Order: sequence, then C-alpha cells, then structure tokens
Amino acid sequence: MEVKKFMSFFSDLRWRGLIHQTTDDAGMEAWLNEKPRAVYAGFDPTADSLHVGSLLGLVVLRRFQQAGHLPIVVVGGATGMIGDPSGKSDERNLLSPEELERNVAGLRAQVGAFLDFSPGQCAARLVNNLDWTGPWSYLQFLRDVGKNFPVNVMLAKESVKSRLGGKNVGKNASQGDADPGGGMSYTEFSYMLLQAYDFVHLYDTYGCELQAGGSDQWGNITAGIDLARRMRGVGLQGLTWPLLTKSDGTKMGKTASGAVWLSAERTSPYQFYQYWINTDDADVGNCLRMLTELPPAQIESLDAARLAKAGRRESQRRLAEELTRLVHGEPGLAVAKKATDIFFGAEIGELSDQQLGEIFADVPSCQLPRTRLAEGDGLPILDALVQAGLAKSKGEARRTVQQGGAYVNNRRVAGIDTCLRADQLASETVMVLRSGKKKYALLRFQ
RNA sequence: GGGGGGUUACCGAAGCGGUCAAACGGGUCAGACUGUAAAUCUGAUGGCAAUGCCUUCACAGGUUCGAAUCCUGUACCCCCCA
Repeated sequence: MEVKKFMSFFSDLRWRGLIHQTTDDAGMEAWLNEKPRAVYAGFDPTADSLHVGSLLGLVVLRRFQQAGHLPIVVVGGATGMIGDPSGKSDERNLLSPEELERNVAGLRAQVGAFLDFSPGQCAARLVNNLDWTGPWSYLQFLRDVGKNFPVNVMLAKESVKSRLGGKNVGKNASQGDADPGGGMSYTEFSYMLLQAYDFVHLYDTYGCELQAGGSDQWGNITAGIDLARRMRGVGLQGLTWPLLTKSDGTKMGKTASGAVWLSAERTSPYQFYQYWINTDDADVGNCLRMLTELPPAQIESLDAARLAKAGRRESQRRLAEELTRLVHGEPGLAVAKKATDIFFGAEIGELSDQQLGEIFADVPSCQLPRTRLAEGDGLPILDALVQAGLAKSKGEARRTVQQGGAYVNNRRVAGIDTCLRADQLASETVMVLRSGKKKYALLRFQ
C-alpha cells in the first residue's frame, strides 16, 4: 500500500470529500497556509443536544484547529429565535427564550469534546449571536444592516426561491395535499440578514475571515460576505461541505426511533455505536473519510478489505469505534463495546447490578417482588415474558418459547414449563430476558 | 330525493345456514442461513387454567336445534340516476 506523502491540510479536506464549494477554489489552499485564520461555523440550538447532522461541522472545525487555525463556534441564540429557512419546506415553529437558553447551554457542554478551548495559540471560542444581536433596535438594524440588502438578491437565494416557487422542496411533500410551497414569513425571510451580520461582527471582533457550513448554508454565507464588503470593504471567504447523505438518498443520522443524538442522555453510547456499526457498505467509506481522523492510507486499506471480505465489517467497526470515542470518550466506547459483546454474545452472569444497568441502559425493565422466585417452582417463564413486555399474551410467549426464541441471560429456554429461580439471577437482583435476536428486557427482583 | 352495492382478524381479501377462530396474500413475530446486511427457506399469527373452554365477522334485535352466512332496524362508506 502506497503511503501518501505529506498532504496539506486543505488537500486532505478535499480528499475526504469535505469541500463542496469555496469562494476561491484556486486560492483557498494558499490563503489558509499563509497564516492561522479564524474560521466560524454556526449551530442551531433547536434542541438541547446536537445530533449526527451537526457532527460534520464539528469535525471540520476540529480539523481546522488541528491545522493551526482558530475555530469559532457560533451558537445561534438569536438566529434560532427566527429559524433558518434553508433546506426547510415549511415555516418553523418559534422556540421560547427559555428553551433556547437551555439549548444553548446544552450545546456549549458538547462542543468541548471536539475542540480545544484551553488557552493557547489557537484556542477555540464559543459565542452566542444573541449577545451582539440582542442589543440592536429594529430601526437601527434596518438602517445599518438592512440597507445593504437588495431585495432582488435576497429573492434569488435558493432558500427563498424554493419556498416561494410554489412547490415543496421537501422530499416527502406527499402528506401535504393542501399546501403547495407554503411560502415563508417575513421573519424567516429576514433570517439571512442576521446570519450575514454575524459574519461582519466576527470579523470586527475576532478578525474572522472564513465561514464554513453545510452546502445548504451557501446562500447565507455569501450574504455575509456581500454584507462585509458593503459595510467594511473587505473580502471574506466561505466554504461549504457537502450534506452527509446515504447512498439511498436519505439523511444520515436518522433511525426509526428518531435522530441520533450526541448526548449520552438522549442516545446512549451503545445506541450511538450501534448506529455506526450498522452503516451500509455503500456509505461507510464516505463516513470514514468525512467523519473520522484515520489517515488516508488506513482508510484505503479498509476499503480494500471491505471489497475482499465484506462479511468482516472491519470498516463499520472502525467507524463506530472512532466516532464513539470522539463523542463519548474512551469510557463511553468501553461501555458500548461491552454492551455489544453481551447483546450479541454469550451467556450473562457474574455481573453486578451496576454493570448490567449501564449495559442495558436502553432496555425496558420491570420490577417484581423477589418472593416470586421462591413461590412454588419459581416464576414460570411464560409469565415472566409477559411481565417484561416481551410478549403480549401468554399465547404469544408460549409460541416464542416453543420456537426457541426465548432466552434467559442469553441462554435459550428449553421448554414452556421452565421456571425462573433465584440462582438464575445474572447479578444481585437482575435477570436478563430476551426474545428473538435483539429484543431484551430486564426483570428486577426487589 | 330515487335506485344499487358494501362494512370479516394488524391491512387487503375469501366465505353466503352446520365440517368457521374463519381460505389466501401482505405485514408482523420466531427459527435456519448470513455480515448485527439483503435475499431465501421453515413455522407461528384472537384469549385462556388448552385433546377442552371463552370472546370475535359494523351495531342492536329476530328466525333457527344451529348464523360471519337468513330477516328487521340503526350507523357509516361507495356507486349510479336526478
């Protein structure tokens, strides 16, 4: 395997497919090599946690920092109050100030895992655009900022056109029979002014000359560049990364049960790990390039291994490991892997309540009095399955057992007459029930 | 307003007096296979104290030894003619 010679930071970005558009394709690389530059990317505080959709932005900023540039994370406390129309087919609901405040705090807590905020040459910053946008009066904003925006230019932006054009951009517009396009409110129309001004403010305050964002942000980024030229007479730069989509065209980071979050409370490290483990062969190469920091040579050798022996799923494993470590740290990864071993592996036993609790954090459980284990021959397996919610009726439980689909502590239940006794506890008070391949439930005996 | 057709289990759809807990397909669940994939194959699919018992075929009554099946009424849906 040929080892790539030194690759500049920027061509590495290109190689990874992280560059979609730039304001200066020819000169950007040299411009970045010239000296450390401040670069900013914005994050919407629509929830108290970021999700996989924001991961790309975070890792891009991280790469900039590793290359010696200064990343600035802008949390959209102000713009979040308005709602970015880019890529949305419908008007958004406004968040309350309290919600926003909580969300901003949540995001602040998360970005520390990606960027280094400790004082130094290229310490990262996190700012909230509400801090500089809040004080504006409406009239003042119209005079100073609004004056610089020709409406015809605003109307030409894709984010606006698609909403006014009379057809939904959203892929699943099918359910909205009545609503062709929906239009947009003046509020959302004004969104780009706020984001544009952010760029000017960051230039003024931190000398920030580059804004990065997803490809849907191109219109907002160029709006900021235009504004800076008009207000300050400077030429700022912009760069976008492509949207992270799967080969089937759907968005990355969505599961049947909702978004995959970065916070352990919303998506446990195990679930997070599992999400990546299950990445399609067709997508995993892209994900490795764009999201992980594995060197190109290693990624290429994983590609080759995947072609030769797809069944080993080495790529998925590495992807899940790298990202879980990045987001949840080494301890989070350890828990996720341990849980994975148990979920797909051998008998469970000799564990503590606490260990089981961590591993099966996502699994439903039910409490039963401990005496049930001692009554008669013990707790009949059929009752246990129903109690645990793994079967809707005893008939269903019976079928599951007869078909060999029921397990206690990952050991197959032999017959429908099986009874559970205290010596089958996996830990002090917990027994692990499973139906089929992956459906688990805990029984806690108090 | 007049005429006709329909309403069956999670969904679609058979059944038109007993052998109906109800064919068939889809879905779902389990098993085998496998890469925690896809495809395929097998089994299951109202409830229960289970060679039996109980509750289901829009709802309420009725005919009958016996009704998802026949009759009457009610509700909802569809089609045709005005």
